[in-house]
Amino acid sequence: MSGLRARQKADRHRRIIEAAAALFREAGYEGAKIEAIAAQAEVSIGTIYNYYQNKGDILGAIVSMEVNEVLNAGRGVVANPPANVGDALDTLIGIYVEHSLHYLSKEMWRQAMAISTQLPDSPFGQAYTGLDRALTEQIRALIARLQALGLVRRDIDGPALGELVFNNMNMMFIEFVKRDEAKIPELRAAIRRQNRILVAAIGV
Amino acid sequence: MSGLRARQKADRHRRIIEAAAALFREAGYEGAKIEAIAAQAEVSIGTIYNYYQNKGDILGAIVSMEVNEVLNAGRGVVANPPANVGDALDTLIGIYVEHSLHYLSKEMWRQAMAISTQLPDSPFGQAYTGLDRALTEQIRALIARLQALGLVRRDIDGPALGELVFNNMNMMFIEFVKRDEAKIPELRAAIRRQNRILVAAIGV
DNA sequence: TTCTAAAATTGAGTCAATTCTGTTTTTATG
DNA sequence: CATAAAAACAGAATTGACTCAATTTTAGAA
Repeated sequence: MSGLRARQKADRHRRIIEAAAALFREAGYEGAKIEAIAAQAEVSIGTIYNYYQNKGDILGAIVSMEVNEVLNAGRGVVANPPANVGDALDTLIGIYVEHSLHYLSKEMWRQAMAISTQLPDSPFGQAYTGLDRALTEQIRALIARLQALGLVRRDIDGPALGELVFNNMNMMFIEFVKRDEAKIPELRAAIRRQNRILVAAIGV
Repeated sequence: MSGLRARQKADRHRRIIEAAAALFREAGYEGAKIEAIAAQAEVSIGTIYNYYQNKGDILGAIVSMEVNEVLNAGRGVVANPPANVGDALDTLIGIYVEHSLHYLSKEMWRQAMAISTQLPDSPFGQAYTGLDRALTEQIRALIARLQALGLVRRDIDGPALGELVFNNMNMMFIEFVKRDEAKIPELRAAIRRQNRILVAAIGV
């Protein structure tokens, strides 16, 4: 009762994702034809659509893995933040940003973001919203931690601040992936400059 | 020498936009087939593609009109802002948000935003980035005005603050259009709550 | 008015995502 | 170990955005 069907299913999922990831990387999202992904994964076109509702969902599965890694890496910072509000935010955001292009190219990010706003109710659209929320929650957790440590004023509206910080960072990241020539250090510097206003306001 | 060719051109542009706007409204963006737009505008498919590079650019032309109206409406607030930082921001943002669904449905906004991140170098992608920048500049202008009026501390980094306010608002707006059931008053209240943190920090 | 080059229009054809329907494989049951 | 129902698979057919070569229209010179 080991479930032959379940095993085959997991295997096919993996093969499809691996084939798609390789082809997205080589040929870009648009350039990676479903037919080619199917061939490389050794399944038929129909099977791909049995596993994923549409091409975007395949990319979605890859993006989710990436963001979950980022969330994991962020936990360390929340547990043990630098003893300075500006550095704490910068460190967490640094992890997000630096990790972001590990597996995903800017083009893949653009596609993923586009799909998530175009089809917010598709499986990936909902997953993406969930990931954004998780990132927001992590920033909120960091702020709560800093408040507990006495580094941020207790009367600050932590949840709203967390959302503000996330929204600004996310928008900056969107603009960043839209411009191929934009560089990570400049992105980080720009976000730091914006956060400086907040840091000055909320520090004890 | 009134330019027959130029007149016909303008007329066809108008007919295409009107047909598209009507069909987008009736059938949604995806539901509005190019063939149907062409038929309603009484031109051929090829002609549409002579005027616009792709379907997204047609939507882009409509979005641009809408945002330009919003920018115009915003000028009054910048010229004559309420004598209170929180109200000033809220009034300007209120204009943006309240106008936003006049001509464009949430679905159209979703498509427009998706296209602008998917194809940042297409005519519409670049135009959309320009519109975002114009909105950012208007918020910056308001902040500069408030600084000149002595309502905002002079030592505040105005440009960075303007970008922060815009980015947060824009991200909130994106989430707003992604959820059909989200309501404008709640959106405005959430943004006000976030801005309250800033207002407290920057007021004289 | 007539003619020619440039500009614009046309719609049949191409391409790739997605759907659909018949077939095969797996599972569970007697 | 048959066997029927359920699940998964395959790939041909459909669909709709976009292209392109042929045709038509316009501008303006002779």
